[in-house]
Amino acid sequence: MRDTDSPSSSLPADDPIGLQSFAVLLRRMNAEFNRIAQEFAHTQGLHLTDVQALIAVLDADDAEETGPMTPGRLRKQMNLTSGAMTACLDRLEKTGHIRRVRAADDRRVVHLHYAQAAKQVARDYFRPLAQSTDAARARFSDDELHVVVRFLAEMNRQLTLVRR
Amino acid sequence: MRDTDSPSSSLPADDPIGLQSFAVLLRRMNAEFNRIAQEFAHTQGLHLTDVQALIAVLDADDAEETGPMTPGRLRKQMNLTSGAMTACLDRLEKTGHIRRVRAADDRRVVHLHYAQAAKQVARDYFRPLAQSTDAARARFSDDELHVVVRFLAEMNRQLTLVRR
DNA sequence: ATATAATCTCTCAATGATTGACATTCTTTA
DNA sequence: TAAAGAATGTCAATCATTGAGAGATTATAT
Repeated sequence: MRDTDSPSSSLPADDPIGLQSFAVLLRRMNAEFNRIAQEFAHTQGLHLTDVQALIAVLDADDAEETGPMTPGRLRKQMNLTSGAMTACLDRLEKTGHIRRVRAADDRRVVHLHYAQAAKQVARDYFRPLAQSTDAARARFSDDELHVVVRFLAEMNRQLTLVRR
Repeated sequence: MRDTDSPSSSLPADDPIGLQSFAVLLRRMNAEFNRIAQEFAHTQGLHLTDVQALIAVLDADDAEETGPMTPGRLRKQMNLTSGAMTACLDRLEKTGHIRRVRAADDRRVVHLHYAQAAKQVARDYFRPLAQSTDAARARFSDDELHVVVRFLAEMNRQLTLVRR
């Protein structure tokens, strides 16, 4: 039935912790997140791009270090051209998810803020994720959860170093 | 400077483990993964969709339980229409990443296999991720890593339940 | 057997997001 | 004050995606 491909025996013999497991588990989780984001975008009549941009605006608004998001910063962060960025922000603004505010100190730049509508939107979007997270959390002790948080933080630190 | 939005103080006072941390950390990791995938797709002259499809084909080819991927299954998994799926597979086949093989037992279905070129492609794609994972792993004991694996597996289990 | 329904993949015109070069507005530097 | 630089926006062309349907194959019922 299955034509014999080169037998890519994916699991080496000595793999107590699951060397492969990490990549597989992380990739699968990533795919699930993307699926949920995709579905949410669809129900809201938005695109995945729009939702990702919206989240970035939200996160930047929360993180005081960076200041509010700007089209230029978002453009670089999302690897979009200026035309696409403008169109994306137009959609988000037209649907009332974000506001564009000219900066007072440098009138070239535009500050992006999430509107009230976006708050509910984000809540809805993250509800299933939050529920899943809670359900998963419930099965671990505090000490174990501390380990997981440490690991996630460390992963993120490492991943941001992979900017070529 | 920052016009005072409703002060969404994101961190409740009592948050020993980081109730928020989980969502933030997971979202950020997701964004990093997507960025790497996006960049890789760009260097290969592919689209993010194509890369995601390629990975799905690869994973299915490894996981003997399900059998090789088919356009229909991939279509559902990726929430694409048939037209988009065909176009995506056309691109992947034309660039030599996958092969389409008519199934012998049911000649309506097509089996998708990754070509040799895709192997190298996948290796390149996952190299930085693997390196990051290894670097992160190195800072944890075996017991701790077991906890993380358990958590990731549990998260995936919970997330797949969020199929509405 | 034979027709009918169901399944799987693909085609194609229409839609619409993205690209890439350029324009516009504003700031900084010489 | 002029010129260079920076941030955002405009617009025609490009190309992925949609959505309805066709074609080919298998399953079901009469």
